Amino acid sequence: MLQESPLSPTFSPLYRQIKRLILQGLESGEWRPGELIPSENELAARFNVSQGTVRKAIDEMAAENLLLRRQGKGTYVASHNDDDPHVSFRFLRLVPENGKLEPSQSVPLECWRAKAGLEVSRTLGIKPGAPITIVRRLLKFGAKPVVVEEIYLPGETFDGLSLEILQEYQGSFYGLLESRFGVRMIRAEERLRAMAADRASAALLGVAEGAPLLSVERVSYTYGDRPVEWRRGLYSTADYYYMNELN
Amino acid sequence: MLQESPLSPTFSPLYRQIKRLILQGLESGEWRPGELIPSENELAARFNVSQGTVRKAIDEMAAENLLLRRQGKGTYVASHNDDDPHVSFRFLRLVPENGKLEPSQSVPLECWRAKAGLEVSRTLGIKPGAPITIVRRLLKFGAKPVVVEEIYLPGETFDGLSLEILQEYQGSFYGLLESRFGVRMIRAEERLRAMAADRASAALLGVAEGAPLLSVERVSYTYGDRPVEWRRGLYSTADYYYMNELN
DNA sequence: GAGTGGTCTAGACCACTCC
DNA sequence: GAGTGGTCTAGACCACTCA
Repeated sequence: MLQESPLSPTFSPLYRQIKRLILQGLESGEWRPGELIPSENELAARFNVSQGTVRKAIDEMAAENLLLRRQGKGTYVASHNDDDPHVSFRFLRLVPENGKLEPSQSVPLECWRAKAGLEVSRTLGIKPGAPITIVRRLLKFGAKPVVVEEIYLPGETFDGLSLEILQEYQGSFYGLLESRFGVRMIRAEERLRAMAADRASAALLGVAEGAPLLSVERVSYTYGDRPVEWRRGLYSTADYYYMNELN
Repeated sequence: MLQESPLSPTFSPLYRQIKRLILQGLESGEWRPGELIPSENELAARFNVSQGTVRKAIDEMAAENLLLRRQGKGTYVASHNDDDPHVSFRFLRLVPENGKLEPSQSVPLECWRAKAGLEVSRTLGIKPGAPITIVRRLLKFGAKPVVVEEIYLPGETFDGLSLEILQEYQGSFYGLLESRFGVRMIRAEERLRAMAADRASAALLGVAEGAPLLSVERVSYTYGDRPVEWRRGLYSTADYYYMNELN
């Protein structure tokens, strides 16, 4: 493996360069979510570095949930589908107030096309007026509606998404985006606020108009820190709360 | 370093045993927050393992914000005091709506002693009726009050805490607990809900009674996963929002 | 220049999976 | 038994800090 001079201003250690190369394999689709990537020895041979250097690159990527190691089997590309089916909502932080874990269910309400306004275009990094797809859905725990959300997606990337597809698909939303459109979400930022329920949301969630709701705005990113989803959810936090771990 | 048989049911790799040993050094106070711990070579010699094994143990602890490595200088015990003074609120996730970062200021309002009720005793792992200390304070950004919170602390651990001390101390609350009482917070869990402002909080925050507020309950843990703080804050999220990163 | 952490290598052996 | 990731070692050299 050739390495730039350590004196170069753009210097980065070998294992980070290897990490970049593996990342390119993920971005280019050479290895797709759920698939096995070559063994550490193979990658070491391919990149002309030692196995330990490949290992360190993969270590970091596994810590970032990009790869998944399984002893004796190999290293897999992380996927929203192969996850534990119970925890298939990897980014959802809702926890029941009374420990009772009711089965969750996503209820798609609407799905339509529109043109990006200024705010959406900025957050998604597309042109104002570019086509977008909007999904409106409800999240239920047992029979209880707990979240109502609107999801904004760049139309080109997710061309063909429809209410039917959403209704048919078994599994998580991100699982669908991944297997059907080849876009994997790897990271997200959420902005939380408290706000009063508007009439429509109140009706859907079964709370009084003006009741305090938790507003959760999320921007999700795929490889290369490219934002590909903006959503805004209103959470009814009477029976479920938003759990967060700080380190 | 002696190592149990790999066949033992309680087997853990060498570097984790080393990690345990270093952790014990932190818990026992052998190395205190902000201090330098022995070099990797010294620790390797002391524990009779190779330097690489010590390195892997420290790697994990640095990733968990227990230790802080500085090339050329050494490895330090992480501290809430040595942190970047701007970011001295390590667990505070509030971000201004309009990018303008106003200087934050903690205003202690009250500090009194009480006996633990059932809920507090459970969360703090102390006996019901055991002495606790309660702090009430306000968090301001610039002139704007944004958070009002009540903090419940086990009285024995933080014996002597008073309003005066709180008012005198320059620096973060956790910095105070650390330098004055030798208790370092390493991790916390937060439970978020939306709720309506009661009259007292509304007055303190300068919002209308019944206005939606973000309720943030936090349990903080010190070494050994021992809970030593329970607090409940009400956040006014008109000009600031709660930011969270998901991975 | 001495001492620290940071990177890279090479090789040995272990634990797990699958055939 | 062959192949995978997981651990451990030993040694070399680099980058940074401080005296």
